Amino acid sequence: MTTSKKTPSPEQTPLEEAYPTTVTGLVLEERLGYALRRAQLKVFKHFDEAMREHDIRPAQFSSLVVIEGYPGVTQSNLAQTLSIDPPRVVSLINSLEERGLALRVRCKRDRRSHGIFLTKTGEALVERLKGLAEQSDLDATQLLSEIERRQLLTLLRKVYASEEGND
Amino acid sequence: MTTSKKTPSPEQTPLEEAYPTTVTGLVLEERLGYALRRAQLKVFKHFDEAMREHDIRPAQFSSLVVIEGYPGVTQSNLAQTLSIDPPRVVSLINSLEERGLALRVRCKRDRRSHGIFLTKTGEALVERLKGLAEQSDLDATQLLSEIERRQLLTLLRKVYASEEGND
DNA sequence: AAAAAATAGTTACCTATTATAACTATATCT
DNA sequence: AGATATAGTTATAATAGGTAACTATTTTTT
Repeated sequence: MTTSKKTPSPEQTPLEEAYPTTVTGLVLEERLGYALRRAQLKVFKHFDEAMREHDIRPAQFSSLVVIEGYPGVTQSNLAQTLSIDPPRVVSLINSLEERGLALRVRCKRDRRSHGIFLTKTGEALVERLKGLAEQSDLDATQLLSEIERRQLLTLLRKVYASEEGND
Repeated sequence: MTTSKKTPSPEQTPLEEAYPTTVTGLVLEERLGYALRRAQLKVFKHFDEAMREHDIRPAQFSSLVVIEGYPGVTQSNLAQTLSIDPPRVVSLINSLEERGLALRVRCKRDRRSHGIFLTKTGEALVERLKGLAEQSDLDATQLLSEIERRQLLTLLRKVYASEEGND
């Protein structure tokens, strides 16, 4: 507080002996956010690989699955459910519609909103994709026992369950 | 296979009764990648909030912590350790250097590489940030007991431990 | 020792993701 | 009817992240 302005610690040893090329995270490994990000990176990489053949992105997959479970779901429903904002839903559904996987049906009762439905092609594809996704999860978590995998899932859900600050 | 070309399922009920504004993910909730993403979103949101005052991004925090643990670490070390690519490290260290938190010291033995060190300001800040990050993790996982939090961390590490495909 | 190959860091560029603001059309409220 | 709210859309911008090509150095090969 009293001495220097930028305090550049000039007496540092300029790297006499080098560290091994990969060092461990130390304190970092204790950080939940870091662990989550790393784990997600890995799981998503496997997912991408599994979906590459069908050129499906994670958000597209999620949308397809929700639409399958709730035929006629509206775009605002989707936005809420997936915690993404409306403009994102637009381009998402556009991409699905262009590929003939889903379609918008203007709602009779409230002509502002669109119900979204899967086409037959979409239905067939999502069935296939769910299998691939399942397998991709298993691949990505080889080191986990079935019990651990379930534990992990339960804990993760518990983390994001309370979306208090999800404004 | 025999009838239509795009199969737009025209006989669908155009959303007679609407779904509640937020529907549950169903199958989606069973997907590890989805749960990971949602949990990460929440944890990162808390982190952002905690760091806002200091205007520190997750990657900057991670870098600071690693540099603190390994003074004189090189940029390639960092890239390896954090699984990010070299150009990203450049801008990361630039931002830290511009703010007087870290500095590059050209290595005497191999003048191609830079050892990275924290300034006194950087050291002071990272100490403060670690406390904030710790608290932010706790806030983000209120619903978890201390045991569950440790379990979660262990499981996550186990997931990303084997970075076979991290080419 | 000179030439070739490899390495650390940098720069320039390009793409995908995600957020923000403003607009339209319908619907609801008073 | 007029004001207000809502569903969806468009346009736009900020950002993360990733690739390719370049410079400076070091190491390897001959």
